[in-house]
Amino acid sequence: MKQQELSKIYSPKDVEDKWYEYWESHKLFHATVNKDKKPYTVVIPPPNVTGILTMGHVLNNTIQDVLVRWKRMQGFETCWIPGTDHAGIATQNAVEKALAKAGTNRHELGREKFVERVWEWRKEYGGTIIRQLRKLGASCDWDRERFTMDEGLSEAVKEVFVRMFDKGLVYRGKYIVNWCPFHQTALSDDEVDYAESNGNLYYVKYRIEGTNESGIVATTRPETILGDTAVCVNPKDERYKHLVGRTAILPIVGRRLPIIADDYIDSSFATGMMKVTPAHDPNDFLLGQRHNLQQINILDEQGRMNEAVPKQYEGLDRFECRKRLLKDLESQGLLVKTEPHVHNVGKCYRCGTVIEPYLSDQWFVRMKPLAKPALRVVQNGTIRFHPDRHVKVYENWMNNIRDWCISRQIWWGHRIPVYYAPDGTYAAARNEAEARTKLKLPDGSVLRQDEDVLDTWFSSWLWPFSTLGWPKQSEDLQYFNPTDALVTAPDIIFFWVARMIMANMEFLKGEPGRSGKPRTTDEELVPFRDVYFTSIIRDLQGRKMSKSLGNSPDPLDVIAEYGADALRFTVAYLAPLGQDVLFASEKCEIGRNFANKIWNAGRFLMLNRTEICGDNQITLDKLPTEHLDLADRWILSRLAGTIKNFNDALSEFHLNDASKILYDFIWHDFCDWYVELVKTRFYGEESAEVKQTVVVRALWVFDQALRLLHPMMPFVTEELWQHLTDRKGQSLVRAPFPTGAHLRIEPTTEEEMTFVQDVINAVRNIRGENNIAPSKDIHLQVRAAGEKKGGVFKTYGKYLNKLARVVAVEMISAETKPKLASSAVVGDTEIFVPLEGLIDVNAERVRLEKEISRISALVQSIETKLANASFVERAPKTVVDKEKEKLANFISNAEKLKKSLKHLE
RNA sequence: GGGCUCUUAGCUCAGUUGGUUAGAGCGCUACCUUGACAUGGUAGAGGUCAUAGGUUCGAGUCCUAUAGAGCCCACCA
Repeated sequence: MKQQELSKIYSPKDVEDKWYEYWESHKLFHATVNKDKKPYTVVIPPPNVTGILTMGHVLNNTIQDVLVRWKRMQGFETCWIPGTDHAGIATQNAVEKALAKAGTNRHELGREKFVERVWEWRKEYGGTIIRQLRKLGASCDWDRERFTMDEGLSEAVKEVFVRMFDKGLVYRGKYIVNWCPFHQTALSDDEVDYAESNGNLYYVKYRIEGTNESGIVATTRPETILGDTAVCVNPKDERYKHLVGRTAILPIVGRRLPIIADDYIDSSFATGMMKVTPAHDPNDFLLGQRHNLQQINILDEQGRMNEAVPKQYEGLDRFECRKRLLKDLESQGLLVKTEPHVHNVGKCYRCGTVIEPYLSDQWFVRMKPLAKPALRVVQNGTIRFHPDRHVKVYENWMNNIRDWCISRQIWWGHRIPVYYAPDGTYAAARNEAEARTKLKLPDGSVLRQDEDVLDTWFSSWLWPFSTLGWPKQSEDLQYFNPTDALVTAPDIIFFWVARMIMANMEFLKGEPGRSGKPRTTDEELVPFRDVYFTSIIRDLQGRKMSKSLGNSPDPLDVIAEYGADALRFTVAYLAPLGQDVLFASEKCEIGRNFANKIWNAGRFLMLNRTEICGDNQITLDKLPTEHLDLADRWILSRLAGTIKNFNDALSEFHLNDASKILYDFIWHDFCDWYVELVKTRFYGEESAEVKQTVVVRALWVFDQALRLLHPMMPFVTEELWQHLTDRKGQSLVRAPFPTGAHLRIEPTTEEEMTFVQDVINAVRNIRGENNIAPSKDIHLQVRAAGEKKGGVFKTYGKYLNKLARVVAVEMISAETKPKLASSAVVGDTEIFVPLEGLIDVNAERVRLEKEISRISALVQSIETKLANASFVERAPKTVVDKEKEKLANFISNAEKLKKSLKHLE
């Protein structure tokens, strides 16, 4: 308990880094298997290794840290595993950009060198975000930091791929994928951005063989005509029934196209006749499969027309070809009309190039078998979503799940562990030797590994167990998995959350669980129990935070200006479960001011501690229960309620409620009332012994408040907590969280205190409304309804003195006429502030009239209600009784006020 | 096109299963530097809870429709 001057204004800069270093160097965040304790595990949603901290991360990681610190203080063996994602395309892009600047490119370097370069890049620039998380105060177990390209995680990826391949859950197939001609890779559906675009709908005439008729089809992408292999109509369409089974002739090319019928066709769209291009449109592809149509690929990997098209178009860029083809169609009179058409065009989320549906060889995961159990555990509540409305979205997706295209034509990532023999046969294997065995090839024979790498999510979906050492068996894996809470953004519910559920359930089947026995039940197999979907952070105009809009404050700047605690608290305070948050850095004033308030409350208590106790050591181990007065009993009751409400709110993941509960308790109950009332004793006539008890008790309550607040505001609470008394090397990080075990919520105490507060408020109101200077002493006349109420004024007159500057209280009987006064009614007690030149009689009359009319309106509304026979009959008796009681009170109060008004004359 | 969410004070938002006089922060007005804090204190003004119906003794809360804002999924030639 070193005595030092604390500055009037809390300065986060001076304490935050200091404490973070202390916590980290003392390994306070480190978790180890401890069978005597219950584990509480959280895996971080691994941010892109290229990433820097955004407000989204701040929200996400603040929530995780609040939960983790709370559980840690509650005595759980708490493990928060941090790490980063190798982010295939994003990272490769970053490095390619750097190469371009240096005047070279990856093709010049070659694959091996390029990948080396990426590793170098990662060493130098990657993981910034991980360092930034420390600034925020995140209590991750840094000894467990992982990267999705780590050796261990790569093992997991290979193991999973090989197992799935051998089980038939991974297959290779031709498929329509979203192809980015710029990156020359397939993109998952989620990597394509769709935007409305003004295009044209072109109507083209196809001659029908053996008739004089022709059909007209409409298309937005005329160049795909060159890949048409059928024409399709709806079987119910009377206009075209006679054509089904005949043959159309493809313009320009002259290919013979069967005319087929399928329900997929919407007769009301355009002409109701559609051209079918199985190799270049996903729907046509499916149609093609149903009708056994030929697939003709007309593009190369860069989006140019290939050798499958007539010579004059070969080698043209797809858009160039479109122009030429339209011209040619027009000159042959086959372009019937062109009309403007707004449609959605998909673009590469990285480079903005228009994606091309493209037929290519890709690897896929069969999702249906994996989806079944994953759907079940969410429906049966083994995994709970917060807010739970996401369950519906999840169900819908899982019920309509499609196979997952996992191959990517880039170099940075986990290379697909498939090996090809010279004869083209192939097998998935953990290494070449295994591949040779599987392919029955001699040792040392030449193998070719698949060129593609896996989708980034193929490593992310293993995160809850790959980070714990799987496929190796370990105590860590047994103990820390299943994890507890997952905190993530709702937009990755499908590509991450759902897949983690599938992976954990599939690959941990039979692995030893917490009991040591093989896992079989849903409870043992899920990757986590609760999923918290965070809000989306927007700017004050409601726009998404984005780099291009420049509306995203840099969290580090915000921390520098307001402090990490302020940012954390503000974000928690503003983020209701499941709603978007409008944020601007000025909002952090809420948190900054709060931190400052707490700081000064602490300063005040410590000043008095020194004043009262001198240099004597005090201990806060135990609540002193001697010399309790109303304020003491009240604050302890309020503390008990606060602990309960806070724990309840956090258990439900209502961080905004939890933060408000603490804000109200600390600012309003503790600072506004308790600290003020405790002054009557610090500065009063009490003995030194009593004062000592009182100050220690106040410090004890404050200590409890700091513990409660620590998960939200770790830095300022630790700093203050250390100052309160000698902690002997202990940190608040692992101090027990308040349980309220020896505290009780006492309704009568709270009622009594509320009465005192109401009286003080009423006097203050009279002061305010009548412009009575705060320095002016007030004499009060009180007409109390009962002796008990009257007693309060005697016992706690000092409260009135301190908080409303009431220097004298005179009790008067019902018969006694009060002096000419400004009056108010509190409950059933009347208080009078004699005028004596203080008060403007007219102003007082207005004030009373206003109050009387307000209460009369209430009286009226209740009378109407009670006059309604069906209300009295059908409403519960308690409700009716309550209304009656209210009515009696209002009437009595109105009477009293009316009397006072009359008295003014 | 399918699904979901939101609309409460000038601004940003709370408001649990329908039942006190609808709350908070910021902003605004007035007063106050009173022995922690002006990043403070005290008081005050400000709301027919988007609109229209309905259920109910009773609706900010439940149902339907409408208007506006937004999100997710699909991506129709």
